[in-house]
Amino acid sequence: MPLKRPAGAVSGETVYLAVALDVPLPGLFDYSHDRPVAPGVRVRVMFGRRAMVGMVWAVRDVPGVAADRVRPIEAVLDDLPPMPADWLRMAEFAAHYYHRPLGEVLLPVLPPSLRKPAAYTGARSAGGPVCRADRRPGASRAVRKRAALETPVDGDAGTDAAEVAPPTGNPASAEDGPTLTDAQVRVLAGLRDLLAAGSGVALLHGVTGSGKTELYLRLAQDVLAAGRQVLLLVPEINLTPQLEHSVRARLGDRLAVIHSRLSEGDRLRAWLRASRGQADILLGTRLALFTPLPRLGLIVVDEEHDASYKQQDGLRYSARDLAVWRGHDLGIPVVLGSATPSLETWRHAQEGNYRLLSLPDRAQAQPLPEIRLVDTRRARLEQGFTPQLLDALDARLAQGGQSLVFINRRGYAPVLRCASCAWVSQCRRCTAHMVLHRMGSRHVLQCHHCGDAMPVPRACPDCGDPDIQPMGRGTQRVEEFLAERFPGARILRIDADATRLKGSAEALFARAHAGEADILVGTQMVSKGHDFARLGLVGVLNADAMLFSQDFRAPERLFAQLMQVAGRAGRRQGGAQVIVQTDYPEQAIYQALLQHDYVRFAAYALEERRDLGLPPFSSQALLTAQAVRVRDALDFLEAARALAQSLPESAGVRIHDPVPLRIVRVARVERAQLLFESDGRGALHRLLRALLPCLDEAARGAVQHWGIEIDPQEI
DNA sequence: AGCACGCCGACT
DNA sequence: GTCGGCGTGCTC
Repeated sequence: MPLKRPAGAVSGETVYLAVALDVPLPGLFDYSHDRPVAPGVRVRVMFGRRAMVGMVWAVRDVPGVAADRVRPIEAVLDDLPPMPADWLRMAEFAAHYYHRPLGEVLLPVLPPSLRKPAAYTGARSAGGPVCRADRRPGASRAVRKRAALETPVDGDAGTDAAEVAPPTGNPASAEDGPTLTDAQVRVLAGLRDLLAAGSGVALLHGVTGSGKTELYLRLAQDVLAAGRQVLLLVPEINLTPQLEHSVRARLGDRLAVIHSRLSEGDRLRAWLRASRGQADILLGTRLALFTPLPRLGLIVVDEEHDASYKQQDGLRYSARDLAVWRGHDLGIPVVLGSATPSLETWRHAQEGNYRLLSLPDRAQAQPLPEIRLVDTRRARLEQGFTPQLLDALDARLAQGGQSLVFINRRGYAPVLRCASCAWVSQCRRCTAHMVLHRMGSRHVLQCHHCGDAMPVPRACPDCGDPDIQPMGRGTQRVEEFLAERFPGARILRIDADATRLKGSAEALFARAHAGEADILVGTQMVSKGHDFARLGLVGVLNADAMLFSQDFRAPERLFAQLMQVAGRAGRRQGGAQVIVQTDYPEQAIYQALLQHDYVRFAAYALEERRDLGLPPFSSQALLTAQAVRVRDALDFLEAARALAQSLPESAGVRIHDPVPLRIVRVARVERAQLLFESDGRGALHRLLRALLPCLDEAARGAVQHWGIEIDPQEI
């Protein structure tokens, strides 16, 4: 559709627009146009044979390539004002820091309807909606229903004048909410100092139940009262219903929520309300960080240690690290909250780069649960349960309390094995076992890595022996055993399988909260965010599985996970108990857990990291390669290593040996990696800057794919 | 990453 | 005789 140019616009002079496109090619692409277009404006261009949405990055007088290769812009998408300068700066930083082309940052972080060529309505210049999804309330039943709950979208949304709507009405008074404890009052004063100072990072360290959320809300009220916006990041979406409810109740309706499971239309509407300044609070997962917020005054990153802040595909960014960058860039405060901060963050606090604010106790004076380590080497186990844990479950049942059995392994049994030969349920496409799952009354084998599934063989495929046995146990087998062992008890399993259907997670959690279960069986998804009123006992099975992982971060993750799951117990009443079954009770990590002592754990873990020169005492980058045969991936990495060592920039960078991944083959693709490490950030990035452009050449041939991951979280 | 073009096997 | 396999090459 041809665009009407505003009357009086200068035209006729050919200019060249450097456009960022979401393609894995370095650099920008020049297109011609008859007048300059501001950076941050979306355009539709032909790229090869396809139409794409790109974003103007710069205007040039002369094209960077031969003039006969330059094509004209198809259309300037004028449905939105240019992306703001601070947003462009953050994207530029992310592209540079993570060594990816600009277009791979600028476009994927937009709501999907803003990056599809077909979604542009072309109607804004006539005062119409942005895209098809940007309709007024009343346009659809869903929107009408929502309109009853939310502030309606401003009728003038299409005009620039309304882009940065000032706040209307008064946010709830800062005196609302429960009375604060002395510790909360002290910490709130510290947070307000930070706010008054204008910028800086605070680490809010407080155990589960110590009232961090209440302090976020108080601080947000201050920021809102000053006419600024608040960005509140949370790790995962099953946390947000509860938090969304309390934020809405305390801070009012000018709230927008953004996460990846929203429909396209809802996500666009939330994004538009936040970026137009019509929402004062944006609550969301990592991708919400990339929402333009014209009056942003505070960023809060809740559970800052959580691994889901790191994107694991595409641009592998850390939303927590970028949040700190954005806060610094804007000169606004950032609050990181956690009961078990990442060691990176903890070190910043120790060094005084971040202000450390601690809430040592639970807010409502319940004591922390008593933690017991039960030595499984000396116990007679019944289906993986020690007598001590079974007795404790019995006792809780007798009192009418709720218990949680935590086992971080879903399915019925992790592997099936033949009793008379060496056959095991190996996946055809991966170097991993297929996991036995119960589906209703039947069982199936399922690969957790590639998703392949097959029926359970009636007899061993190799030797024909019908005696094939499930080995080990997952949540389903535990659930089955508990149902036999405690016939009167109501048992509820909560894991990724039980919550697969949309909305079923909410339903299951609602039943657990309503006390409709005596024993919950769950994976880590129950350990986050939920506050079960009657939960008095937590039993942890199979914690040791994480203890001896190759990954140097495994102890940190295990400790955080155990602290988190232990924190589920006794949030509303005392006398709670946690039983951790382990073969290694003497391990330092368990000893620190006994005391609920994060500080001790962190001191010990940091000392070890310092001795070994590991993060946060060094910076890392991981070069990954995929090929049909792992040999080819390793050869490529070896070539990359030789190339790197030949560069002068390799000075001060430790380059490890290329190694196959622990699970070398997934879906018939074999993977290997090469670790780069240096004491300072600068040297590492300088080497990568010189090395990466040469690697496409080295990868020609058998390597299917290669990539670089900065600050890898799993090695 | 797409999406072409480009040369060799089993099908209407 | 073509439909189609995915090898390699290009995209401002």
